[in-house]
Amino acid sequence: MLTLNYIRENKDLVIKKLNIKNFDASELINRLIELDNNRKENIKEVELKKAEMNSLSKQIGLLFREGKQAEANQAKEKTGTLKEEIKKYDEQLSQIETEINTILTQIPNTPHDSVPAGKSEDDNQIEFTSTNQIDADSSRLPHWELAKKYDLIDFELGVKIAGAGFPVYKGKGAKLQRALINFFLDEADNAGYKEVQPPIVVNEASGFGTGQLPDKEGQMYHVGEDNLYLIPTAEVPVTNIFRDVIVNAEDFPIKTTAYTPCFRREAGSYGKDVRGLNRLHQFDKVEIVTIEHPDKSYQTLETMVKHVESLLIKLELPYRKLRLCGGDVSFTSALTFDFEVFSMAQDKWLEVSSISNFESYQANRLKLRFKEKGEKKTQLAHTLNGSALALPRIMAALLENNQTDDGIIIPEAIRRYCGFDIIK
RNA sequence: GGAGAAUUGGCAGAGUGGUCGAAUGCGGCGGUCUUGAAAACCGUUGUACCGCGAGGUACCGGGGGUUCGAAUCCCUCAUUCUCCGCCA
Repeated sequence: MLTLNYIRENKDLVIKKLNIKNFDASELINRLIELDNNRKENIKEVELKKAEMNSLSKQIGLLFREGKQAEANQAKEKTGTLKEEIKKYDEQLSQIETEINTILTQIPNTPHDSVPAGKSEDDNQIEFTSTNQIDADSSRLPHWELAKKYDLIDFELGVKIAGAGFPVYKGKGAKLQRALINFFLDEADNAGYKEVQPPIVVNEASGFGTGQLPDKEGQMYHVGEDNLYLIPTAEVPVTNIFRDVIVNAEDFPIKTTAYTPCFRREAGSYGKDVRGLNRLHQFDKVEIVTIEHPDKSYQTLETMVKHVESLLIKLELPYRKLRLCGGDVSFTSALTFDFEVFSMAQDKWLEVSSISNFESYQANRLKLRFKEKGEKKTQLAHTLNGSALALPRIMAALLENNQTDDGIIIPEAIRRYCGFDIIK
């Protein structure tokens, strides 16, 4: 979330910026400032009374030790009303603070200046389209037919075991998955990201830290018995490694990568673009996360984008890069680039990566701070993450685009990972 | 799952009702000494909030309670360790 101080000091700017996200914050912010004024007043009052109480208690202690029972008991009587007043103020204060926090979590991150206005994904800016794009070709089979033809993925079997959106990968299909995961992890490792294997369930505090809770509660699978959530992305456990941490500025950038399965309920998205691998409840993804100094985060976003782009180039897939518009950039993000690959059989662009700079929005929730060398004061760090990459749609595009009369050709870059160069 | 013990500052560890935001040691930072380094010695060393400032308030695993006063007593939850059970 944004910090209260930042909102106070930049009220008009925040409102103006949030307009780009089609969010009208003026009412919330006015209420927020009013509440904050109350809060400060309240604090002044209670703390004064608490100071009084503390010194009174100290005196009572002294009197007792000196054996002046009568005086001590007299002083005790004074504390009664003071105590009640403190209790009253404390209750008010916690009420005010609860409301402040509720409002703060309802205000999205402000978009970066370069985010174009727009209502939906149709208004995203196409920044780059690779030259190897091949036109739609209706003679090609979509991946769900190829999956059946070569026995690579069994969607019905997944329905039997778990339900729709939980496919079973088989034979070379499974091997291809494993190859892609290893390829992506090795590439991330080579780019300096430290590999971790985090839990794939998280507690409430973690869900809140990265912004999935409270707003996206319905999108996550919830294990009620133990109050845990299945992760929708490795971003959640990986970024939460740094919750309540104060790092040294010299340690930036802190680069982490992880492969995890991801679980999404995708409530409400049935019926549209859900065929085959296009939208699943469980899928695999390699994620990259960077914790960075505020002065360098946009530079770092650029290098993360370049990293993802290099993967698509190595996989020889036609792709394009989009700068998300205000209507499509997520609640917590300041600037997001998407990568899409072209599916020739489906004649459609498929989103395979999303790379975002959250600036200090997540860091504030996480209490992720850093200290400049020699400085005493802490500041909020910036967090960034990106998919590098999500597997299913990559798989779909590889199968569809590389089909030939002889079989499906495996791109050079991953042959050594899967041990075969064609699927027949 | 059962029984017992524990949870204190970056780490180790003292503190069982007042003078405790907390001894001491280690580590970190600054300095003296040294050609330089080490050693030794001296100083310093948590976070957040309120306040122009002086200063004040809160935090000893989380939450609640008792008390004029809680790191210290009580309740509750969580976590860790030991033993037993189960087990990849």
